[in-house]
Amino acid sequence: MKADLRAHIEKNIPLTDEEFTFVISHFSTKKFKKHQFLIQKDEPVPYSYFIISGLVKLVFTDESGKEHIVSFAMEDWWESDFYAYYTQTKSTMSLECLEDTEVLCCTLEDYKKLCDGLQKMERFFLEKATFGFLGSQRRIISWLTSNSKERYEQLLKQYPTLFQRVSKSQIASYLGVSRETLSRLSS
Amino acid sequence: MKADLRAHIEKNIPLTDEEFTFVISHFSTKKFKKHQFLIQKDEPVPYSYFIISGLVKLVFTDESGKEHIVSFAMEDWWESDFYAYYTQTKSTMSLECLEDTEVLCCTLEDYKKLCDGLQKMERFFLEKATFGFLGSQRRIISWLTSNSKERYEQLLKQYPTLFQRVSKSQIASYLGVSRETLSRLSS
DNA sequence: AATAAAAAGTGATCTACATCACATCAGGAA
DNA sequence: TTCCTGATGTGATGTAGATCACTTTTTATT
Repeated sequence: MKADLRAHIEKNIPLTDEEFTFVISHFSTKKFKKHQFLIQKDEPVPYSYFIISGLVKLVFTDESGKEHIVSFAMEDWWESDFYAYYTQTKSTMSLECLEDTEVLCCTLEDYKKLCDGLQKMERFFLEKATFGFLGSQRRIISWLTSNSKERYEQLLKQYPTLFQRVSKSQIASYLGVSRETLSRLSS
Repeated sequence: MKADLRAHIEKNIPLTDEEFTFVISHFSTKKFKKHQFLIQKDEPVPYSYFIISGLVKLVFTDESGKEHIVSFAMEDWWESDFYAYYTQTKSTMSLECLEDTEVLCCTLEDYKKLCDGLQKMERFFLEKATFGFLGSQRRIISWLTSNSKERYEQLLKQYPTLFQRVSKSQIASYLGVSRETLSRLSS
């Protein structure tokens, strides 16, 4: 379980045992059941999360109360309301488990200590942030260039396993399409 | 002009003269006229660009030949086809001047040397990447939650000066709306 | 100043998708 | 088993926004 984080980091950057001991000392472990919240809207965001197992959704709720799924995150992903986390403000979104989920938690203070104490980790986070940005940009391009059916097919191709783990309503919410339209698309 | 870069970095992280001399040695200067291309689709992407003055658009052209503006970038911004840049592959987009533009250019090799040679710069790029990601996420949320008119008003509020510098067709392309619809919205 | 070219506005029509309403089906709890 | 809740499918209808066609205005170019 802590080994998962090591394997994850070492996909990019090799670490010595000593370095990894330093890294892991900045994380705590938490477990959540399906339907529990890691982050609640309007509450502070004490942690960013590395997901060891399970699946969560980051949700923005608009004024009318409608939920919009900003992202899903599963094993081997990082998630949080990063804006609220970095700026230490209250969350504008919620982060909720769609499955029982185990995470490693990192406070902003520990995040900074990690970056200061081990340049490799700063490099690692830079790569994560860069490719996170590129993933979002890709999604924007998908919006600009494609209709609902095409976006659905792109998502299916990119994350086929997601479709066995979340309901179609959730997929619809992520794609920005009504669940009825999605139902008609996939038939 | 090189001082612009220093001021830009020092908004986040102070530098000594010596450090800045090191930083600036990794950049070259280029000037482009309106309508010239910094990056052409299907060509390699040798540089990322820091914009000293002027305005550029990052454009994705779909199969039907329709142009979609992925982003605008003006003074004090960084821009490139970052995916192609980091992976050293051919560009899928083009980067074109909407005004006469002056930039500082950084190769991937120099970018890496900068990060290796001065931890402050790695920190700086990490902050840029993080807030770039957050900006994209914000735009996705805007798509998920708002109609054309609302997205138009949000953009107007966020970047009022942009509207004096680019045509409404360009704004429409960025918002993912037809120029006719945009014209009707703003009246 | 004359001409060309790009930008912007506007009507008419079409269509992708939302919304509403209801039926069906599967899984969990008493 | 029975009841309940959430997920899914599907028809009928409404609407935001696309597309097409044309005009007017603004901006460049000679």
